Amino acid sequence: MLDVKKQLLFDRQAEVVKAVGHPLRIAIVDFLKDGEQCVCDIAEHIGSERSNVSRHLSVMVRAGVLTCRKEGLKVLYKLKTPCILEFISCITGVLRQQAKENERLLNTL
Amino acid sequence: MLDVKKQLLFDRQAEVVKAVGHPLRIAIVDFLKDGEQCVCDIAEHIGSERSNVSRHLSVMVRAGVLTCRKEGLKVLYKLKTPCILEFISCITGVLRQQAKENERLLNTL
DNA sequence: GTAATACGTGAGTAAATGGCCACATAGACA
DNA sequence: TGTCTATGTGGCCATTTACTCACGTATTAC
Repeated sequence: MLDVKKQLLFDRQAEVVKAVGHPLRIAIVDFLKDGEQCVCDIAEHIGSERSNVSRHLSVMVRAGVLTCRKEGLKVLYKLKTPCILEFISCITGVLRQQAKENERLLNTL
Repeated sequence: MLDVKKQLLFDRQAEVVKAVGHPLRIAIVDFLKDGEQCVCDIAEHIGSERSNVSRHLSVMVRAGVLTCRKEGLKVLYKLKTPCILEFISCITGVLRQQAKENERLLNTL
């Protein structure tokens, strides 16, 4: 059985993972890879309501994936650690492998 | 605005991420890092219902995170790609950074 | 002071998720 | 044959999540 310490760790890890596990949030992370952006520009780029984007952003800030700073009227968000980008490319690796398998499967038909 | 191709990619990526974004599922991935295991042993190690574990496993298989094979009565699950382990250590990096910040914050009190 | 802009948040709702129970299936074995 | 074990799945319910709308706040400009 899992000990309590490990369970807490898994809980915290899951929080971070969940914070990235949404199409819009991945799109945001992808958009932020080149530098910080304000909410309005993110919302426009993503093509979603500002209020909605704001919520997604606060989820990721709470999880420690993003940070933000105020500058005049705007609030600028950026990736807290480049690690998240590796994270995403890990996922792309999984998808690539799936694609390869599907291709192999098709070739046997 | 995002083009359709990118949106589809983000959708698929989010599916994979979501498949790992749960404390029990991270615990399962962690348990499987040393090799394949059957459902009953996973359930016992995790401390959860077999039916529940079975569902979590199928989610991860569908997402391409795990594979399984039958052997007699048992079904053995294993990690499909070691990439997922890097993925988890990325997350641990995020948590480590958070911990560091909290410590720094405490020191200013 | 007012107006305009950027942002966050409460309320309400619809959908997804997770967990538990009961049952069905499949293989091993006597 | 019947029984036991390991697994998967349908049904149901409680909780969480995501989205939209409306409103409140904060900062800038006039």
